[in-house]
Amino acid sequence: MRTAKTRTTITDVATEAGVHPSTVSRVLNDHATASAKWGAFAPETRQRVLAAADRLGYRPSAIARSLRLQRTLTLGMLVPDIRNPFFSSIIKGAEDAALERGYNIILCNSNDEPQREATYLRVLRERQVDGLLIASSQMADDTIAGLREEAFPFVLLNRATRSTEDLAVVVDNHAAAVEVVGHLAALGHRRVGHIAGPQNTTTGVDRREGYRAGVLAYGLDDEPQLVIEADAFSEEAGQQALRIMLAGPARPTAVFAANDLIAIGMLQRLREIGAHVPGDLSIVGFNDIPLAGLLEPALTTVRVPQLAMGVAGAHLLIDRLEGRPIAEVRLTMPTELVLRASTAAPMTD
Amino acid sequence: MRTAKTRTTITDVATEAGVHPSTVSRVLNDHATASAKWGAFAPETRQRVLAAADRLGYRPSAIARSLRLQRTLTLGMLVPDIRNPFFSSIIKGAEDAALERGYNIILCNSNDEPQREATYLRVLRERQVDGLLIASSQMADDTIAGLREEAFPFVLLNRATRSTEDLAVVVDNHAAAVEVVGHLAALGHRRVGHIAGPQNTTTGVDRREGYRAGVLAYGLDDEPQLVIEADAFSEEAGQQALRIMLAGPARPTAVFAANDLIAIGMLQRLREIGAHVPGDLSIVGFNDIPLAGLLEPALTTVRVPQLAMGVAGAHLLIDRLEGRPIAEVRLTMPTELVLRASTAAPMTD
DNA sequence: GTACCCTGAGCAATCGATTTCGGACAGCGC
DNA sequence: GCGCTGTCCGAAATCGATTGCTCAGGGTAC
Repeated sequence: MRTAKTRTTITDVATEAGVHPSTVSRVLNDHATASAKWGAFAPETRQRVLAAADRLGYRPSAIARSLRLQRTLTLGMLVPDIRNPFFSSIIKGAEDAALERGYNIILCNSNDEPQREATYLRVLRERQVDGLLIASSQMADDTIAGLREEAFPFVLLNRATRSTEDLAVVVDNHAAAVEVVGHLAALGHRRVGHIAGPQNTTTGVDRREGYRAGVLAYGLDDEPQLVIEADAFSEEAGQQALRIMLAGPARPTAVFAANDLIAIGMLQRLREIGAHVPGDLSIVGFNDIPLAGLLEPALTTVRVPQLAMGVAGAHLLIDRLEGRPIAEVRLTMPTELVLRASTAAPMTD
Repeated sequence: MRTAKTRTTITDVATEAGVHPSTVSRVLNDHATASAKWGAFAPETRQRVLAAADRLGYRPSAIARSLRLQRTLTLGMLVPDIRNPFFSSIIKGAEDAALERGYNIILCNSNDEPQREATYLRVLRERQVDGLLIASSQMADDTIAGLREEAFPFVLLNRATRSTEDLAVVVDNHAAAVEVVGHLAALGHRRVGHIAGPQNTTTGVDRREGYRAGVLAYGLDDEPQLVIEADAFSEEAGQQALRIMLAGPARPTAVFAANDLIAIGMLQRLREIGAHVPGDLSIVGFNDIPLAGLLEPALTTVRVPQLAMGVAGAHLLIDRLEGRPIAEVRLTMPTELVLRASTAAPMTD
């Protein structure tokens, strides 16, 4: 019967309890009386309302509340590729933190297509999400500038912009890349290559610049052909880039890949052509995605605290939304070079 | 100035165009006039409204619309673990299909915790998502029965219930498991073990039963100790289960793992103890997650069309929501045994 | 020339919850 | 007994869009 057509509303509860809807709202939200500073409700009324709500199985409508309060307790999250384990982990971290603070996440997979990103941005704003978590590395800077100008709350994950007022959670890509090169140099490598990430991403650029700084700092061979730019942060792009590098005159004894997926693509390609890692070529990745240690050989890589980045990003955004003080606008998470089996001293020929 | 405090509403547009809000609504939704069956609007009015909307940068409020229409164009998606690449792929497929049809997805990671599942279920219904995509294999059957009784639309992904009226997208786990055992039998194995998935999941049960059916069908050794139940569909659980199996008297020459993560955990463990795959032990997984072919050795496994399952699930649910005819209540997707390097004939000792 | 029809568009109710304002009534002091 | 303070709760506006009903006016048919 009550399972009829329409949901049970606050008015139904009010009728059932014999009070006014506004009273129900106040009781359920544990509000003080309007006039009193902090007067509790008449216990008897309170009980009646609670009992009625319970009896009717009342569930408030988040939509109606959102309309009235002009906030949805929803965050939009833009990622380039949910299948990349790196982003899966960030999402999980963000989702955990959001749930804990009462927010939900609408997931948006942009596939790095600007068109699709634009669509999502429009949809998310029509839905009035309270804020945005942006892990999409390719998103144009002026799109972000647009958000900033409108004062639409957002946090950047694993990327940053020139603007130092933007909230962001990042790692020091430059320093980590230098450290990678230092490790390879210490092993005795002098010809260290780099499969760079797309140079329209900040991570791609920062890591390449870090690589270059390392090469100069350690006095390694510094030749343009030692750097190849991959089309994407993916296995296929890694395979393809390595193919190009090996076809050229570079002849590196070690290669620093801009991320783990690129490194995995390289491993794959090297296996195909019968080359041995690290014997013929040492390989270093970036991110330390969950399976990096399970590969053969286990991948030496830079560990990025993925879950923690997601958690920190969500908290940062929600702090902003709720007007809490924000200690640091740009959070830099620590990285750590994880030495595994894909790097070794170069063979002396 | 118009960037003021409140968003621009349909009333603003109406004022700007010198018409009534209802007219704006009708024009923007391309509605026919109320009385006419299909009369177009006065072109001039139409233009005025469109121009005004454009000039003001009007964006409709999805919330207000949802409240009025009692539909949110939002789907809730429950997955046990977004970091499992299997689910990442399903999510991506679902998300793609949903976007295409105008829906968004609220992602919910249950971690297989019933508590958390319950919380999500409550929140999602308060938010009045139009329907649910449930890929959470552990969700209790009576929770699902509850949804069914309330006629809350949902689709099960990669699991099913006894009820044949529930919408579901599945694979034939039983048949695939038989095929796996057949493959191993054909290679000459007679002692084939099984690391079963949790037996409170339908996939775990179906695969175990299929394994048993295969063992009987091919006349292989049929001993209880050849089957160990893993605590979860995870690497850790796989490691742990294998440890138990190897400590016992089972001595299999091949093991069928209930999914790829379990198989990966086994590979990891075997590497630790210096055993060779497939020389010492052949291993077969299930799902064919993206990295399965990149492991060393590349994993023989059952390919489940993950993206396609997500896509099909979303379409099925939306068809239901929009009242379209549904051809098959339970969609069974095809599987394929992918032979790679982790299986070979047993060594003759 | 009148009655009727049809088209284009306004009016107002509605979706469900929140919140400001203010009213009713009880208790207390003088 | 009157007025004052204070407690508890009701009335009504509001958030923004949709839609059934209604109405005005022009055209048409007889």
